Amino acid sequence: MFDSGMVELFRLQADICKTLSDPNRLMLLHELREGEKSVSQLVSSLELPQSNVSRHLAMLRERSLVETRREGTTIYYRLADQKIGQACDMVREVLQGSLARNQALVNSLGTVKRE
Amino acid sequence: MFDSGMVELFRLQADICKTLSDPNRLMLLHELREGEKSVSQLVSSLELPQSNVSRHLAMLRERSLVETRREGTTIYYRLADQKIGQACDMVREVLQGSLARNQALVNSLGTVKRE
DNA sequence: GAATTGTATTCCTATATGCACATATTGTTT
DNA sequence: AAACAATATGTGCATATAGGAATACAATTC
Repeated sequence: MFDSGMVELFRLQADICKTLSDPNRLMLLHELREGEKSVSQLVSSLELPQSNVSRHLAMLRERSLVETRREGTTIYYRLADQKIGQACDMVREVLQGSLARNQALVNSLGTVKRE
Repeated sequence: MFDSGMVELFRLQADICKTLSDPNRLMLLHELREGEKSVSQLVSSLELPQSNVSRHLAMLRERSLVETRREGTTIYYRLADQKIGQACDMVREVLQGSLARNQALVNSLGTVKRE
């Protein structure tokens, strides 16, 4: 049902999702939606060790989700594509739906208990 | 810069992305966009061991991305939310942009070689 | 060219993930 | 209740991932 080309596409799509599947990377992307920022700016925003931030940025770079610009010793990161923010927003909406359904479940359990 | 509530939200968002970060699960969701399907239908579409498919479906269930309906012994799965498909589409678009940028990079490298 | 600043990488460890195989559970049929 | 069909779960293994600490690299300044 899925030829090998399709499977390869899904593999790449999964790879993008995997890159988005870490809270710290999502926070980095969130910060970058406001505009380009240097590594040290991101370090102080996220309050994480610099090596940690740098590695996450490297992953985002390797997947071409962010691009860089050097100015002296400091390196500025920016989103490579507006759509990345939109994709994150869509995932947020999925999350809201998911949470709402879970909440509904919790409520119905509560109702049962009271009976 | 990020209070603990924000961090928790990003954690949950990352969790949704993680759920989407496996090619087999993406294929399952792709199939389900056409409408509800039984586990055995999905097994033959994906050509994977049944236990494997079942496990992936369980992950999708736990995150409230899919819902089920039982009819006799067979269980039908469906997307819990239209937005899930849209989120996948957005990720696809991000992927296309990413691939395009990589392709441009490859081309420019090729150009350099010929010089 | 040594010191300094900003950034990237390496090494190590703990934890998580996907898979195959076998087995368990649930519902149906006779 | 036994046999069967559809689905789910347990186990063990191989691999992947994130994190901290230390170190390396690059560009600037003195």
